[in-house]
Amino acid sequence: MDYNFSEIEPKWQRYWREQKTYHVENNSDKPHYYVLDMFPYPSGAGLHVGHPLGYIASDIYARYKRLRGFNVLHPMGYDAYGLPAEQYAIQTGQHPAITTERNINRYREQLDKIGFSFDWDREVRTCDPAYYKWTQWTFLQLFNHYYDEELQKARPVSELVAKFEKGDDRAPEWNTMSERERQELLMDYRLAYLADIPVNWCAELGTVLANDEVVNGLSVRGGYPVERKLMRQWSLRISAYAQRLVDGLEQVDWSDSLKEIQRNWIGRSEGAAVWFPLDVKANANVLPGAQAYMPEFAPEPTPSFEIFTTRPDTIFGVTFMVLCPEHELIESITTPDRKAEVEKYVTWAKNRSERERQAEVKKVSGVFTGSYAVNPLTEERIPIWVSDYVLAGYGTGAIMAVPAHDSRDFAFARHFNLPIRQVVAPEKDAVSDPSTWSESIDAKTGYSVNSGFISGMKVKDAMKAVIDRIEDMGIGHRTVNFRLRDAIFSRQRYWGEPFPIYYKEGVPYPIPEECLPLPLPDISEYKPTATGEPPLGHAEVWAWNEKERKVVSKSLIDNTSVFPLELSTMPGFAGSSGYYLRYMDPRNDEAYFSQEAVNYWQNVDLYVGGAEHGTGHLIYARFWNKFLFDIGMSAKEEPFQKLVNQGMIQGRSNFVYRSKEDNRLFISKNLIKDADSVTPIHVDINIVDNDVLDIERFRAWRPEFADARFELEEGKYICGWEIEKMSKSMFNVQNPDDLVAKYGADTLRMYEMFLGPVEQAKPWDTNGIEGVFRFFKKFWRLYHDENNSFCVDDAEPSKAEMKILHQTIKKVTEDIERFSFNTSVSTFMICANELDKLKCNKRAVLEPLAVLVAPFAPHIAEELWHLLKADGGSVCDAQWPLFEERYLVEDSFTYPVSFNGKMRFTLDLPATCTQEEAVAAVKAAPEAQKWLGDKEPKKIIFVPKRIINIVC
RNA sequence: GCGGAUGUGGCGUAAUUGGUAGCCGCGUUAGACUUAGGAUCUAAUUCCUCACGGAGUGGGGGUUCGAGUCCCCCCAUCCGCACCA
Repeated sequence: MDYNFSEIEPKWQRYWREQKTYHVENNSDKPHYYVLDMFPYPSGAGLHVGHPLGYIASDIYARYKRLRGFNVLHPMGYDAYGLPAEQYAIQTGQHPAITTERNINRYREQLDKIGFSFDWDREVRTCDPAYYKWTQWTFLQLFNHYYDEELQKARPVSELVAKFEKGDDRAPEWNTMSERERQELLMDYRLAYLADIPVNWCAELGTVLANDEVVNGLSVRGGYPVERKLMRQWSLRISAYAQRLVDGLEQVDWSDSLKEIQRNWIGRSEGAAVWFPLDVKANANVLPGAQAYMPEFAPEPTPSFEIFTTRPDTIFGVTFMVLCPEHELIESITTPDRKAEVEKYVTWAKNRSERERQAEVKKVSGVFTGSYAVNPLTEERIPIWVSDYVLAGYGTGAIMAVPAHDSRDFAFARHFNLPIRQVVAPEKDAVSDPSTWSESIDAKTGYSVNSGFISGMKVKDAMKAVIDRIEDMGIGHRTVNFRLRDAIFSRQRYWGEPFPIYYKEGVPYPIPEECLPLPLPDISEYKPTATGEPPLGHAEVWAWNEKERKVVSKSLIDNTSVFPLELSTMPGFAGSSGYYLRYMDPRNDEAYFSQEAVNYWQNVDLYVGGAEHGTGHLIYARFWNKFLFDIGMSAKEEPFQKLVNQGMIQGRSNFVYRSKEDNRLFISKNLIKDADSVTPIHVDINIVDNDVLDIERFRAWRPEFADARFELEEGKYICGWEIEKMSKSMFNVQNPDDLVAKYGADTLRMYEMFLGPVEQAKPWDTNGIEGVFRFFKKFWRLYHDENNSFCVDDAEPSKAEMKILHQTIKKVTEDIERFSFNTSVSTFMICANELDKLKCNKRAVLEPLAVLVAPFAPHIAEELWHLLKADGGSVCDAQWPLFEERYLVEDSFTYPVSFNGKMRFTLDLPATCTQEEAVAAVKAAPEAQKWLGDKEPKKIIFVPKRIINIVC
């Protein structure tokens, strides 16, 4: 073979390693550019062809930027803590560190074969103590800071304490409080805090999970059921940053869909908080319990409770109130005759699993408390119900129900036969009888009706008028609510970062920063302890000696100088939330990263990764970065300036069809008469080529197929195919190593790009890879003669040759700039085809061409570059060729000539041709007679260098 | 239900500002060279039609000399969220 990739590729990979070609310094006269990939979790299965898609795209961009004179930071590392390694440890007893290390080595081997330009000197691993020292450090900073609502930024807790000492409404009794009471109060402010909160408990995994780790009541990892449970857990007060997380989206260059996913997840909604007084006379006996709900500005103290609504304009349509089953008021307001029923409902509702609740969303359930509230604007008595369609975690866990204009309230009212009153109409007089409605009118448009002083107003104006009124009355105010919850930060697992926290009488205290990292201890068993403690409960040496400032044996715990350490570990997103900053200065032992480094690199210019991280990692990382920004660490408020989501690569499965009558007989796809007469069976895509089954390998594949017989079409067995997820069980996993071995890394890289736009999801189909491979053989031949000897000509290239080169420069440059790599590949193919036709082997064309192709196919480019310039150094440091317009200028243009908008023929005309000349030429053209005849054109459209259109 | 995206040959796709729809590649067909080829090269390949010609970018309407591209309505598929008041 002429183009010998298997010789070229290892050679240059070695050269790059030895020359440290991809090593990057933190200072340079060149402009800086930071290209980052989402680092992988090193799974035992290794890489499949879907993983490198984004890495290849970012590598092309990084290499391109470098060729354009940028100092490019392009690092890679591993998100090495995580559940699979630990699950494997539970099964085998193998330490997760060992399997993780093994998987990392395998990943590295696979990545190296593809020829990425990563600076491996900057590699980070989240499970490395030198790295997680800074994860723990950041946690301590979060613990020691609170969110100052006035300044809208994080400030040290010590400042808050100083305020409390001076006297503050938030802690009027601070100076008389005990240490324990003070610590408990501060927990309400710390950005990392310990609290009894309802968590997502997954019994199978033996741990709690964050909201983004649970989908439809099942864990994302493993798909195990998740229940709600009240537990004392560490959380991050990410909700404090909700507004800034929404606002920041305006400044970044991300896809609209991803921004929208984030906005939905944060779920900002504007509305009003309104206090509804209880009907005291009817409930005189419940007064004490309701005192806590007294409004601050009420004209006279009235027991009340607070609700949140986004539709204050519908307040005249309230016909009942609903409390969530967890609401504290329920106990005190339930009338004796309703007590048994309410208690039964509340118990039932609280014990339902998340999965049950979510599965039965459409089922209406609830119970009347027997008590009433008073509508503050109409002074009507309104019954108070309890139902689990009101959620404890959102707003105040209580709502005013307006069944005419809220579909959930509507369903509830219909089910329990409660009144429905229309207060909004699309037109002022379009009022109808709600009992005839099949659904509520939820739209925030139209006019208020039957609504006292706001009747006749547009919905928008009515909202404002009602809020103004309730603010005047002192019974409520304008407010904003967020759906985003605080992130649960404890995991009852082993393979994660230990918390640098110890406990004195149940009160958490931080380990001094200077003592970090607090290393993860070895344990004998990876399961929870017999008493139900997390796995770290098995660790023998796991207590903190406060005086000696070191970890000591648990047996020494005396709760005077030696204290127990926290047994939970941090979740996966702890280590991945700030890794991009650590790459800037990865070996720094004094700081997370130096100010010098962060001020040089600023933030990530281009981040490439999957859209599945939209509600998890990308929210956490933005929060993490904003916090570090507040405390003066990170240089920019947003971590990732531009973000590109690579589409998921799906698998393309192949099927054979087994006859139901004879289970040794397999029928070729197009011979099947009745689809029901055969059973489709997944077949390994590695024994199928272009949907043709390799019969011998099929027989050898599994014992039960050894004596298989076939009904063939034209001597071949044709398989069926379907697009499915790429997975082992479907036998459709394509391993990149196999393709690198068969075609080389350059072909794999180029083919992955050729598949289609990077952002688009697409099935993996090896059928086209031959075309790319042929291109490289052709490309190689441009630089070589029939005997495969390197052969370029120093002669002046022709005009046509220069035109092809510059067309290619222009197109490829523009394509890379807009991340359209698939079109660049076809441009290279066109270029090679044309130069081949012209038998062009001019140095002045081929040299720039080698540079152009280098970001895509670095190995062949490096080989050709060294053949072209014996002492030219690496092609990575060449100069990107510049496009010159003059090579594209032509004297003539081939005009498409249209009649009534339909293209009929083309006409070569001088580039400088005027409309008159063009029309004359068209009329003179013999083809025109057919379309024009004797008629005179009614109108002529002449667009220079575009088109001639004759209307007749 | 709400939000986002996408619909173009047998297949992956291209057409950047409204200007020759189908570039490039796969596959297929025919041919050349070959002992042979799953190597290489040449040609053809949207559909209907012998042809002339006609139709054609999910469907329907509109704007325009001209629409894959702009506007309105509808359909399908995929993704995200989902009792968030």
